[in-house]
Amino acid sequence: MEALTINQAASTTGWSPRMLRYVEQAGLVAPARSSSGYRLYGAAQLQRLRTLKELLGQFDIGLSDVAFAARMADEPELRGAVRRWLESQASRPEDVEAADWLRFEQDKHQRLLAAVA
Amino acid sequence: MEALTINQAASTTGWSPRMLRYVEQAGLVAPARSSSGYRLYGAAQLQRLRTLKELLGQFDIGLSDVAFAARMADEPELRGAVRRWLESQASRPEDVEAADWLRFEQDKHQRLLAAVA
DNA sequence: CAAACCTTGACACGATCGTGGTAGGGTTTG
DNA sequence: CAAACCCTACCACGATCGTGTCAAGGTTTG
Repeated sequence: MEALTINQAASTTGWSPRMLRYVEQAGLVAPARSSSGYRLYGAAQLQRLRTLKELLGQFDIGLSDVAFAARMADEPELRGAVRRWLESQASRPEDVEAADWLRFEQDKHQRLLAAVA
Repeated sequence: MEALTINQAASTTGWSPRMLRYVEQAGLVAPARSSSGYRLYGAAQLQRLRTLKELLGQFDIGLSDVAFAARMADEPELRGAVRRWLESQASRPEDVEAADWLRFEQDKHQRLLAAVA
């Protein structure tokens, strides 16, 4: 076993089958496929679906928001442009600090070392 | 001089007056106000408006997307939750690297927490 | 093989986004 | 003071988001 079909996944995650397809189309959680095209949700995907639901509810954000964050995550140009715009003379002084978030991955080495340790 | 009214700002930025109010309501570019409530756009705001327009067109994103990025910029909890979700077993290996983007001030953060403890 | 699944594609519908307008009422300025 | 400008508060309208449902057809399984 080890993989659930869409209706089973829906039952255990709280999403509707319809929404699972939508979430996939949004590029957020893509299950494997059986040889005949059936969606097969593994433990990782199920967990991701549950935490996604929690994330959306907890901060009252939408799938499209998370999708945008994901897009920034793998489009450096977009990420950079947005970061630069946000940094550009943020009115409130705290913002100057906060906009620090999108600061790029200069500490990749540290992250790798930490992961090993 | 040094500050334009909404119609003048509209002329020099390409936005409509209506949209300038909307952009303000979205929390993205907030002009100063005269004593009687008139919006007063300074050079900084005008620049920000121009680059914002460029940003939206160049990547085909919406005001709401930038607003969401701004929200992440000053809500550490949200930022952290989103980052954690994106990091959580990203399927493609590149993503593990890319999700590194939100790799921010965790040192600063931890130091603060440590200082409190 | 028939019931119970799965797939994609479409129609639908309320909610929000992006945009324009208009109305009613203050402010600035020639 | 009258024209020209600004304000807020609405109404409208197409586009997209989030969601359900249904149709037509393939797959799995008792």
